[in-house]
Amino acid sequence: MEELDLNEQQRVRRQKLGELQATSRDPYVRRLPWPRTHTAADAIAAHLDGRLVAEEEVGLVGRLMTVRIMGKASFAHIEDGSGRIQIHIRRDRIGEEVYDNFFKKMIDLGDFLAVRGVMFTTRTGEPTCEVRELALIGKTLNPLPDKWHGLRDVETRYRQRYVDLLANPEVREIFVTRARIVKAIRRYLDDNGFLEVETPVLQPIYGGAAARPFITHHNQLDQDLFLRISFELYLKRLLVGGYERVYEIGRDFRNEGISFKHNPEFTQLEWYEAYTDYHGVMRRVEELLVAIARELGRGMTITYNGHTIDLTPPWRRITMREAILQATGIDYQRYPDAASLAAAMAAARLHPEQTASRGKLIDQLFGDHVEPTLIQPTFILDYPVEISPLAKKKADDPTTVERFEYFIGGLELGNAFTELNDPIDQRARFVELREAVAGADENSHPLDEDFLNALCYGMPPTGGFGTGIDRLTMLFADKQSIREVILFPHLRTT
RNA sequence: GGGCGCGUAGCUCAAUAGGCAGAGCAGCGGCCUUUUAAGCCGCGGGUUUAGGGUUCGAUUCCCUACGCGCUCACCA
Repeated sequence: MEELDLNEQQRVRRQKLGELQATSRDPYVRRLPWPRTHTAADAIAAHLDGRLVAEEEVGLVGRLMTVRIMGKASFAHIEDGSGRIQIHIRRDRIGEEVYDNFFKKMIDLGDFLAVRGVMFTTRTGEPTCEVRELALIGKTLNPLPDKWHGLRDVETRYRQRYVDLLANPEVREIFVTRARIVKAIRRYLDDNGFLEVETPVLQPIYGGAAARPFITHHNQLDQDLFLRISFELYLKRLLVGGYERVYEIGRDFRNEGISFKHNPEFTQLEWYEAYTDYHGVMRRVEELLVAIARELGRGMTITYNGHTIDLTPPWRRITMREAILQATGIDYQRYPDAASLAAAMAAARLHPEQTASRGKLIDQLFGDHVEPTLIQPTFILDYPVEISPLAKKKADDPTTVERFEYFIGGLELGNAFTELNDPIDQRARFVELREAVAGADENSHPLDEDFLNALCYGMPPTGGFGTGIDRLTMLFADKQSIREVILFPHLRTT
């Protein structure tokens, strides 16, 4: 079966495996043959600090990554979770039989080894373990990628991320960065009185965003369920319930196109804070990004996509109206409907999309002419009401809501509102939205009556916020594709 | 879904106006006791993504399929 597809190198390794088993050496041991006293990094540090007494043995484990056999002695590097350490293997130390017939013949790059020996420093100054005893603790049957170039093929890197990770240390580093970002977020919110909660991933009605959902089914209940596209409507229920500050970090699922900044499932942070508005949220967002930068030890300056970005608060705040006016000379407030705005855009040779609504046209102006210029951290304030059904209207302008999105490095990172807590207005907005979607089947997306009922019990004045953890990781890891910051990004099955 | 590009040895990459498919690493055999992309000598390894077409001859040109990348569209 599978054996027929093996290449030469795989066959050689399997033959070695068989020979090891034939000589009753277990290639997949149950226990280490001697204790692991140090990680690679600890052994090097202990040696450099003089913490090891003379002839003190260290026990190390790791994957064999390089070998340089020079006759009767060899140098190699083994790698564990802490890094690499060089080992020196002398035939007169470990014995001719072991050196010639085991180490040289049976051990391959990629195998897991246990060694014990004494630390010394080589002529070139590298801390190295002089091996007194060597054992194979895990055999590897596939050859590793090129030791110098690593694994480059993008498709293989994503499909077989385990190979990418073992061959490319800088890829491992991305996911350390990602974990530290999440840790910094939790610490910031926990320290500021936010309660971490978990709300349903499987929802009978989806809402809180515009995306199309994934649909699944509960067999016993014989009920279709949606994978959530947002946490918003559930978290707001919790404010009705009396929690003042809540947050959730979790997975959202959106059945939309895949791109360098979209994966069908992605990790979202949302928080809701009672008794504040979107200005209060802005200050927190600034503080949060500073906290993340501190956790990563970066200072306030980061590099993204060749740009130097200064995270020092306060960030630029500009309304969408003003930003578009500056970029295009068009003040969309002067054009109260889609037709007049489209005419103004056409007059300015800005190619309006013919069938677009006014909100869409504004979005087009913004996306084409403003968004790409938002390199330094910027809050864009005050969005058209028709594309913001969950945000409170401006007191003096019912066509505009108190909403911001924030942008860094040209990336749209997150979204916030002064939350709409007027249940009558909320119902009206949901209805308007549904009517605006031409040809929509009402039954396919009924109003979330329970959410509206919750608002009728009273939600305090609230500022809410959502941001993509994946995109934040792209920013701080300086990666231009979301697939680089998701361990197992979605690909077509082959 | 549309457009453009890419797919060669285990890995990283070459190659041909259409004319025997190559290198480095890795593997195998040999030499080598302070190397670190170790070095030296020798050897093996390919359905050139898959299927079809044109041709005396296709990795190369054409068509189809599959996958990936970029991009557009979609994405309150």
